[in-house]
Amino acid sequence: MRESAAEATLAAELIAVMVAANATAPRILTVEDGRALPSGPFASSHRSLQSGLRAWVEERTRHPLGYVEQLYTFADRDRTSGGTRRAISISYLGLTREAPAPPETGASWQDWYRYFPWEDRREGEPAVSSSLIAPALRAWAKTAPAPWARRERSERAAIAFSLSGQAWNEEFSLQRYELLYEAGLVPEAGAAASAARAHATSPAPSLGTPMLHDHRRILATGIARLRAKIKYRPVVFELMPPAFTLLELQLVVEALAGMRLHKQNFRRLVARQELVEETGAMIAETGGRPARLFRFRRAVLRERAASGTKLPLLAQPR
Amino acid sequence: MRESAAEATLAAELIAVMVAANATAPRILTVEDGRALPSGPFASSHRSLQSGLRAWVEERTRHPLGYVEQLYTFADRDRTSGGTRRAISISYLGLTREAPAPPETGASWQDWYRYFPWEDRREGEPAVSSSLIAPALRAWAKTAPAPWARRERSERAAIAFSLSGQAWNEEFSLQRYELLYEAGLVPEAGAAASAARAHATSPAPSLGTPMLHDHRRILATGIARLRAKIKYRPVVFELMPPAFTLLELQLVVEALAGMRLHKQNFRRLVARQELVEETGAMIAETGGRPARLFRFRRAVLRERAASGTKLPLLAQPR
DNA sequence: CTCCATAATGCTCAAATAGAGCATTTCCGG
DNA sequence: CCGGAAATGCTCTATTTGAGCATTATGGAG
Repeated sequence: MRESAAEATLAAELIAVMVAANATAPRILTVEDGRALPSGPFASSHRSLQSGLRAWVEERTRHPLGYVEQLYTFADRDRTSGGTRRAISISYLGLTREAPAPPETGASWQDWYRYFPWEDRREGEPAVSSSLIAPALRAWAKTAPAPWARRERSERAAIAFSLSGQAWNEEFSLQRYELLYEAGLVPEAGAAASAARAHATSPAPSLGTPMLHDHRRILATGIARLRAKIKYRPVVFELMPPAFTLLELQLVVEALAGMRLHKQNFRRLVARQELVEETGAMIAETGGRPARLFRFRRAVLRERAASGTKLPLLAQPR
Repeated sequence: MRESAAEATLAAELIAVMVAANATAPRILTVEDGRALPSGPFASSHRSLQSGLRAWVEERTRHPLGYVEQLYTFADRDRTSGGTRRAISISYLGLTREAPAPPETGASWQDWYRYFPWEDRREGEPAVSSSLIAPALRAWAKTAPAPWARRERSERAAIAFSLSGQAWNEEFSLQRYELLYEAGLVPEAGAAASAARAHATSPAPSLGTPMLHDHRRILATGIARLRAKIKYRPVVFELMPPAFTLLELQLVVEALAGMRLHKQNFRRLVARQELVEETGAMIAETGGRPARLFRFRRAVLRERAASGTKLPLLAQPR
């Protein structure tokens, strides 16, 4: 079954979604004045994909990146806008702490909600969502030619954006972006947009800052992955300073998830899982009662190799 | 930050981990007499990676593949054994039902535990694990030069193979294979093996059937992904016939997980999530009381877009 | 024809978790 | 000394798990 025919020859690039976070917002490393994600060629000198990525990100940001995982590989034909050769992009998600980007590199850290304003629900549903997106998607659903397509569109829109009273699911960031793309509501859609908006009366509203190529889609993929991951792996700590208060930790998680959490229950969760230990120090600049400082208990990375099982296991082999 | 230097040119191949299952064992589609996973070049005629994969798998197996998802992209330099050019392999996980493989294609379905005998714990710990693997890994840990390396090795081995009383985690199939590879206990390790076993007195024991290149590693990746996925997405049903009994469903899940499940609790789980509905028919050839036949409720794919939240959400924005 | 092994199904009970909130404590800035 | 803002401690109830017992149906063996 293996083809011995000549294999296609193409270019491969590595592309990084580097995430940092502070109490206010998650931040991502960008280039080109915030319009692109950092990317570089996959050179043959690299031992592996991941080491290739580490090499050039660290070279450019002079900043060790802690946690790195492969995100997704993209290769749709219409990815490159008029490029000569087909390219494969292998994307990675990396977690670090924000350090000033060396200005000569053209790199800068940006609030990720700048690109996805509808993803931030910490203060409730943002205006852009209720006033622009919801009506635009409903209109888009109506313009489908076939009845089943209309139903399919409105159903997808309802699920992704909780249009019919469903609970908001913060992990659907990719589906939401793809829906806006299909509906021609983001400028990246380009040609597709005109077709999708054929029946629309108004021009495309501005939904967040666009990016070059499909970088915003890749970023949405990274957001979805990270939002899912923080729930079952202690990766948030890669984004935290060595010592932090529980409120600081909660604020970072809230920033990533784009949702508010119940303070006492959040603390109980962290405590029960023994994710942190006290440093012994306190910090007073909290605006209220001084808070204890904690550090991540690195040991859990070894101990709790075990993830949460959901299968009703049988204790004894029957 | 974007490099404008010439990008590396390389070949890309698609490689499939096609999984089916019966009540006894999960099965995977292989070529080359069971020694390789089906793979093919990523041709420029393909619209996207996924459509390229679908195209040639369906062409060869004449079999529609239902669920397909991207697995991982491999590109380590020492992947290809002496190949001329560097290759990138983009692997996919696909779920189907087993259909006789057209013999002219050289394809065949194989029990996946043939390649990973230590992964099947349905009848308790298999002999190969306790009698071969455990002692070999302990010995390997001892041969590390530095004390910290010895501790690191034995700790990793203990977690992956539950050597110190930890609960077995079926999702660690990849880590287990990688450990055996590092320890030179699988023939694929090749050159690395001799170094790792420098101090061993006996030759490498035979641990499962080997595969060409790094295909067994890719298969282990697929197993890990599938074992994790069945816990939070209703993907098992892609492997089931149109109608099935609850025991059949359970046996397939057990085959995939390599572990026994508690029957009543498994049924309760399926019932509570409303994953299935009765067909109305019964089947008598069960060896006991006749069983009801069920079918998958496809509607859940839309309804239950919501996955399980673990974050202690706050109902009202404060 | 009865007994039995094998499953399918129904139910129960206790322990562990998750969801919501109330109550106190402690420090800061008037 | 007082009010505001957080940090912390606890409580209470509703679910969800983990383990098992009990009952019901069939086919086959004696």
